[in-house]
Amino acid sequence: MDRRNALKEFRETIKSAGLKYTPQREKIFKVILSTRGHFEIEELVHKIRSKNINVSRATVYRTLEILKNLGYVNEVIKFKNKTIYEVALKDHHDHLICRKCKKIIEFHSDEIEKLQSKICEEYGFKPDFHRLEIFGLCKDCQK
Amino acid sequence: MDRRNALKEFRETIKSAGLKYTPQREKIFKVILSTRGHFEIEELVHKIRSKNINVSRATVYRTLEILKNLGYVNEVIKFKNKTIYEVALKDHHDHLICRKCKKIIEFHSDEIEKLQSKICEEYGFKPDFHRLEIFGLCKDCQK
DNA sequence: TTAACTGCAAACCGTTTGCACGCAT
DNA sequence: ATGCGTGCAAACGGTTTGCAGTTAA
Repeated sequence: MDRRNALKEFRETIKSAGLKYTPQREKIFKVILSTRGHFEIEELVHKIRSKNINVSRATVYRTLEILKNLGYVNEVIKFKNKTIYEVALKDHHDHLICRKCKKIIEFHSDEIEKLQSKICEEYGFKPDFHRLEIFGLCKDCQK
Repeated sequence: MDRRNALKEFRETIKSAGLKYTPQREKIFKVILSTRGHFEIEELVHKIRSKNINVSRATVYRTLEILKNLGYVNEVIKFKNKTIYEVALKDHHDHLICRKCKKIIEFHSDEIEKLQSKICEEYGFKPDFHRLEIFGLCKDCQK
């Protein structure tokens, strides 16, 4: 999906959720769209500030909550008491997290996904999201 | 491993890590041993208080950090900005987390573990811990 | 003896919230 | 017009930390 369509679709979604489409929400969404990979809220706030866009920290927090509920972003992990998010436009994937350099490597395994579905079935559990994090040392940091 | 041996082993481990074996650490460890499943630090503090044992909150935090590093407990998840731990004496397992009733169901899949090892190998990643959380609705909460 | 540990209270810091004003609808 | 959204600043709450006194080794 290209940027223009993503924006349009976002606008529709926001409105059909009974929410208002405000300049702030658009600005935040745009900045997130231009983000590759993972981000923290504070990072987002700075990025927005550096573009001379004025959106308060509180609004960023509130908007991220909405974006999460609408499925535009995922909470990846809480690390050092900070929440790390990711754009949810890409296909689902999981994470290898290096304890030393803090790098987050993405991977995907259909086989694992299938096994998870099987397990949920066994427990009569209806999943809506999952996350698999493997902690350790990445290739570079083992040296 | 029974309680007595666990305690003795804990004492050894603490000492061989160059740390002191203090009454506070022993008390905290005992309370954790008597805990089934998951717990939060605040819960731990209250549990300790109710036994007329005097250990400060700060010491509980500091000790939990040590226990985590020694592998006695795992950080399961940060939920609502609170850290939830679990005793790590049991075999490794993963979690189904119900969004509604907050119940945490444990499961284990050798197949998934194997696939994870395979993936780590592919990336030259050296894992030391992982966690897989599946969020959704448990059997009871789907009604 | 002395370096590690503890308790206390204050500091920290990410996040949430109350309120008055503003603006999308 | 009206009620949702915003900015501000204060409050919150889990966690961390500096320090003076205590204790295991």
